[in-house]
Order: sequence, then structure tokens, then C-alpha cells
Amino acid sequence: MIAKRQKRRSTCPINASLEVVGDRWSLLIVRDLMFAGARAYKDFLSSEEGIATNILASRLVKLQESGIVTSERDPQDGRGVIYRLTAKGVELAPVLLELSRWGTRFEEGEPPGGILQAWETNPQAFLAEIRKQLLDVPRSTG
Amino acid sequence: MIAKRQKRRSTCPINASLEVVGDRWSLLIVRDLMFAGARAYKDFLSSEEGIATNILASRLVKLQESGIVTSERDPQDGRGVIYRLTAKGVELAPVLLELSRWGTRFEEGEPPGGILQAWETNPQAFLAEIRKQLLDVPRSTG
DNA sequence: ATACTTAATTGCGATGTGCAAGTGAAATTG
DNA sequence: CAATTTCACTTGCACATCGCAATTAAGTAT
Repeated sequence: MIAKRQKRRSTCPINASLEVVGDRWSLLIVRDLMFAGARAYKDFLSSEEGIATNILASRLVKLQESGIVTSERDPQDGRGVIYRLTAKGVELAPVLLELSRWGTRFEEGEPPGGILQAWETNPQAFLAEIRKQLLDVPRSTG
Repeated sequence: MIAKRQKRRSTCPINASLEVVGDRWSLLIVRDLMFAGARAYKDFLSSEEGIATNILASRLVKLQESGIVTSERDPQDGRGVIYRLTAKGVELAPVLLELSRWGTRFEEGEPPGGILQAWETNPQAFLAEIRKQLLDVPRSTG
């Protein structure tokens, strides 16, 4: 909902994207939300890459300010916070998938089972499936 | 040709890619090489975003170590260095294009004329065209 | 020789990162 | 209900990186 936009270095859309998600951690958080079922703070901390808690906290704030992530208190456990991708966040899927494809081809990352093949075979269908999975979630009724 | 690979934080291919190009400048350099016809050091410096010369120098070294960029002395002017994308660098095109698409849709970047539409209409053909443009360049015969 | 261009390097203050420890609120345990 | 644990952060500090300005080395032009 918030959309704090500071002065841009340029009007190039690639640059615009990089100013929002162009760092070593933001897209890993989006990845965890999109493909690893992460919802809670501790889920991100337990990721293989080992993000520091202060970095995680500051990135989650930035991602919310950018309208990529939302948060709400966990109705089942008042201590917990549940993080979710917004529609804007979900639409980062193609970026993540192309990064994954490139990494697999040139940087010897372990190919994620099946996902990339599905993406390469039918991007449209795959995107539709991801949107459905991540956006048609039952929300707390307030 | 060099491929200095330091210890990875994880085996995830998205992470692998981000460790190589996941910063605010590397992909802008690749963009300039791919779409803006940049060849010389000063071309990158004159980009709208205003990269600092020390950052540019260190990024160019890193990109060469990662096998994304090559360099050679300018045969016409011994002071000059000519930078080029490798095949590995050219294959970052889908990443750049999807970042551009996302930025245009959600971050109000100025859409680059025609390019995105060509990409969305026929990705395969567009990629083939880019590969041809950037890789079938006459090299210095050594 | 002198001046200029090109591709960097150096110095330095400001900002960002990574690690460990601590905090406050809520839940769980006894 | 008191003590402990869990969760989501915050703080402190050492260190690395960034951004800006000035400088340098090599090559070219006059």
C-alpha cells in the first residue's frame, strides 16, 4: 500500500527495478515466499544462505515500502507475523525464473526440480499457476 | 576465460546468479553493452545513472572474472579498451528484458521503444536477433 | 616538448554489511 | 501465577563497500 519513491538515478526501467530489488538479498526473500512456502520471519532466517536478522528486518521493511510484500499478525499466534507477496511481488516470477535459468546454465547451480522445465515449456500457463497459488489464499476476515 | 569462483552461500541457481550480478551496477553495465552500444570505458561513465569510475573499474574486472565480459585494446587507439559481452553475457538478455518489463509495469520507468514488444511477441526470435548482433562482430585478427 | 584523452588508481568520509547479544511482547510450561 | 521459551525484531561494533574528487600512467595530437 505504501509506495515510498525516492529520486531515481534515471528513467530506465531496468534501473528502476534494480533500485528496488537490485541487491544480494531482496530477491532471495521473494524466492522464499514464491517457491519455498516461507511465511514467517524465522522461515527466511532458516534459508540456506543465512541472512542476518538485521538485514532481513530492513529488507522486509523496504519490500513492504515498495509494495512487493505485505504483512499481518498471525491470528493463530499473536507473536507471529505472516508475510505474503502482493500481485506486484508475484509478477517478479519471470525475473526469478530467468535468473534461475541463467544460473543453472552458467553458474552450476543445482537445477530446481521440474520448475524450470515447466517455465520453458509454457511460460503463460506456469505464470497463471503461480498467480493462482499465491494470490487465491484465504485472508483473515478482519 | 577466467572463472574465479569463490565459495557459494548455497547451491540455489538464483542465489548463484545474484552472487555474480546481484548488485546495483553490474546489470547496468551489461545493459549498456547489450542495448546502448557501449564499447569503451567512457561510454559507461556517460550513462545516465552516473557510475563512479572506481566502481566501474572494479565491476568491469569482476564481470571479466565471471566470464560475462571480455576486453581488448583498441587497435585504432592504443589508449582505448574495447569491452564486449561473451556468449554467457549475451544470455543475460532474458533477465534484463524481464527486469525491464517489471520496471515498466510497476515502477513507472520509461518503456524502451519497441524492444519490449518484440520480446513479448516472439522471445525466441528476439533472442536470436540479439545473439546475432552481439556475437557476429568482426574481431581483431590478433 | 606540451597539451589532451583514456582508463584507470588512490584517499577519505559516509554508508552498508555481518555477527553477536539484547529487548519486549506473547505464548507455553509447571 | 511465575518462570521459561518463542518470535520478531533492535542495538552495538568491527569491517567492507560506496561515492566523490583528485591524481596517475599510457598513448595521441599538435
